[in-house]
Amino acid sequence: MTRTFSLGQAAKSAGQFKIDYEQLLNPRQYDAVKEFQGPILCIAGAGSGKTRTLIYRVARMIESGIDPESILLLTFTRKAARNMLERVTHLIGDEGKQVAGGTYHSFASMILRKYGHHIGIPASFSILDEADSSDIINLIRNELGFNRKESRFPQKKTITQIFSKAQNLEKPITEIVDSFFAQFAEHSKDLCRLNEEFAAYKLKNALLDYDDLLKYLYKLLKESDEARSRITSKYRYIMADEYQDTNSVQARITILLGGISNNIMVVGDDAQSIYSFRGARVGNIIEFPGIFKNCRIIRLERNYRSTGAILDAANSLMEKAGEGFKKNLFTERDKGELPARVKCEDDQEQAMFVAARILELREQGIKLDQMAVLFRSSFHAYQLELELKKRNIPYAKWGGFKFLEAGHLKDIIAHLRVLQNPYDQVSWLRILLLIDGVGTHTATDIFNHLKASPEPFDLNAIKARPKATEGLQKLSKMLTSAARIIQSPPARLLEIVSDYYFPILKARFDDYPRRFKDVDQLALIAEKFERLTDFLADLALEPPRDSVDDVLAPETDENEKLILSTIHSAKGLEWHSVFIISALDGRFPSFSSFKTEADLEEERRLLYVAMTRASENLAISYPSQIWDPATGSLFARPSRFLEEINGTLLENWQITR
DNA sequence: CGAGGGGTTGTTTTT
DNA sequence: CAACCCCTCG
Repeated sequence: MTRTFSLGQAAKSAGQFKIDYEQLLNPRQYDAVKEFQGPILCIAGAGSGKTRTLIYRVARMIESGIDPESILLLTFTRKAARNMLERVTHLIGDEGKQVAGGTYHSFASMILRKYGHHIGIPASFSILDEADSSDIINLIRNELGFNRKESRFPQKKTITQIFSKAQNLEKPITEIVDSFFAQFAEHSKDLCRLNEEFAAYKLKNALLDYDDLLKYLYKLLKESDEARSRITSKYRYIMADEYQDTNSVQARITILLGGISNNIMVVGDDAQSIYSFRGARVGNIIEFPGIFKNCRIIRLERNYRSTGAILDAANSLMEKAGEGFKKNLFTERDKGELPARVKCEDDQEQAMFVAARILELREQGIKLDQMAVLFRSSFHAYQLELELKKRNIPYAKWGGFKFLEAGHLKDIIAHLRVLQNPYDQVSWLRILLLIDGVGTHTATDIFNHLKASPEPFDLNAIKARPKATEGLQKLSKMLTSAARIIQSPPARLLEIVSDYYFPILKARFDDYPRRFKDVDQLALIAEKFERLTDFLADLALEPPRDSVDDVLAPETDENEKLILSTIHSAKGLEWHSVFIISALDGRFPSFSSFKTEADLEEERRLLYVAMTRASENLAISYPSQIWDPATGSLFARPSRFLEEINGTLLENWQITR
C-alpha cells in the first residue's frame, strides 16, 4: 500500500482558501473548522449548525492539502455521510468524493472485508439483519427442542433482542434477562446455551450480525498490529458525529482509530442522547476529554433553527432534567408564536385536528414537505394515516414497518442469497417452503442433501413427493441458469428470480398486484449496484426506509409529501412546522419507561429532540384519554413533561367542531 | 408429512 | 390486529 504525502499543506496559507471560512461561520464554528491537528470535543446543541461545521471542516482540510482519502467521517446513518460529502463536493469539487464516510457498521464491513483474514474472518462473509438473526435463532431453537417447553419460551424476535442487548451492553445473558426480561428468568440457562450455539453457527457459516461487525472491528484493531497500523496510517483525520449515541465498543474503536494520529474530533450533544436502549452511553462523550489529553472543547450554543418561543419551551423542559447537563442554547431570532398545547377528545379528534391544521398551513403557503408529524412509536400514527388518506393528503412514513420486512420481498431476497451463498440454510428453507408439497421436513432433507453436493443447485436427484417434483425442477432450473451468469448486474439476476417467483406470489397472495409493484421498487434499488454481493450487503446495512405504503403511492404530485416519522428517525432533521402527537402519559413517555428514572429521562430527551426539530411552528397534542389494550389500562393524563414546561411558554388550544 | 384452522400471544425506539 | 404457535385433519 502506498501512502501519499502532500507538500501542499505547508505551502498554502490562510489567504489562499477559495472559501472565506471566517466570514461564513460564527467564531465558535470557525474554531472547530480551522484547527484539525489534535483532539477536539465539539458539544453541538440542537440546530447549532453542526452539520455545516463538519462540512466546512472537511472542505478546509482538503483545501489545506490534506489527502481526502485520509479523512474518515463517521455518522449515524450512511445517508447523513453521503449528504455531507455531496455538499463538500459542491463547495470545493470532486476531491470531496474521495473522503471515506459512513456508519460505524458500514466502515466495519468495509474494513473487515479487507483485513478480516487477520483474525480469521473470510472476506466473503454475509451480513445478517435482525430478521435474519431471528430466523437462525429460530432454527437452532427448534433443533435444541426449546420450543416444546411446558412453560413459555420467549419468541424468536425477543430472543434476538436479548442477545443483541447483551452484546451491546457487554453483559452476560443472565444479567440482561434478570434486568430487562425478568419474565423469562427461568429460561436463562437455555438462552445462554442457545446464544452459544448461535455464535457457533455464525462462525461456521461466515455470518456477521450488526453487533459482530463492531465486535470484530474492535478485535481486529486490538489484536492485529499489522492491520491496525495500516488502518491508522491511512485514516489520519477522524471525525465522529452523534457521539452521544455510540456504545462502548464504538467508543473503544474510535479511541483506537484516533489514538495514533491524535487528529480526532467527536461531535455530539448529551441532551440528545436517545439510543441507550441499544447500549448508547452518554458517558462516552463526557469521558472523551479525559482519554485524549490536551483535548479542546468547543461549544456550539447558538441555535439558528428555531424561533425564540420554541427554544424557550424546549429549554424549559430540559431545566427539569434529572441529570444536570446544563445547556445554554440561545437564539437571536424573533420570539415567534408560542408552541401550541392541544387537548383533543380522543385519537380520532387528534387526527382530525392535525389534518385540518396541516391543510390550513398549506393554504398559507407552507409546503407539505416542510411539515412533519412526530410520534413516540409508529403505531401511534395509525389513526392519523387513515385521516390523511381520507383527505387525500400525500405522506411518507418513516420508521416502523420496513419495506424489506414484507414477506414477498424477503422471499425474493432469499433466492438471491442462495445464489450468492449456496449453503445459506435459512434462505434455502425459506424458498423451499414456497413450493407446493414441501414442508419443513422435506426442506430440511433437501438442504442436508445439497449441502453435501458439489452441485448445490441440481435438485433433480432429490426424493420428494410427486406433487413437489415439478416445483423443485423449476427452482433448480432457474437457479442453475442464474448461477451461470452470477457476475451479471444484480438487476438482471433479480429479473430472473422475479420471473420465477411471480406465479408463486400470485398463488399465495390475494393482493398480488400491489406486491408486484414492490418488486419493481426493489429492482430500482438493484440497478444502482454492479455486483450481487454489494447489493445484498447494502440491503442489510441500509434498508430503504420508506414504508411499503409510501412506495406504493403514485410518484406524481411533484413529490411534495407530508412526513410522518418516529422521533428516532427524525434525528438531525428540521421542518417549518412540527406536530408532536399522542403526548399522553403511557404513550409518551412510553408505558415501558415508567420503571426506571433513567428510562424516563431518555423519554424527556426524546421530547426535547422532537421539539427542537421545528423552526417556526410547533404543536403538541394529546387525546384526553385512550384505552390501551396491551396493558389493559386507561391512559388519561397528559404527558408529565407537558406539565413540567413552564405554562406561560405554551398556548392552550381549544378544539371546536 | 403438509396444509389449514383456531387460539394465543405480546407491542418502543434502530444500525 | 397482526404474527406466531400448536394442533388436527387429510
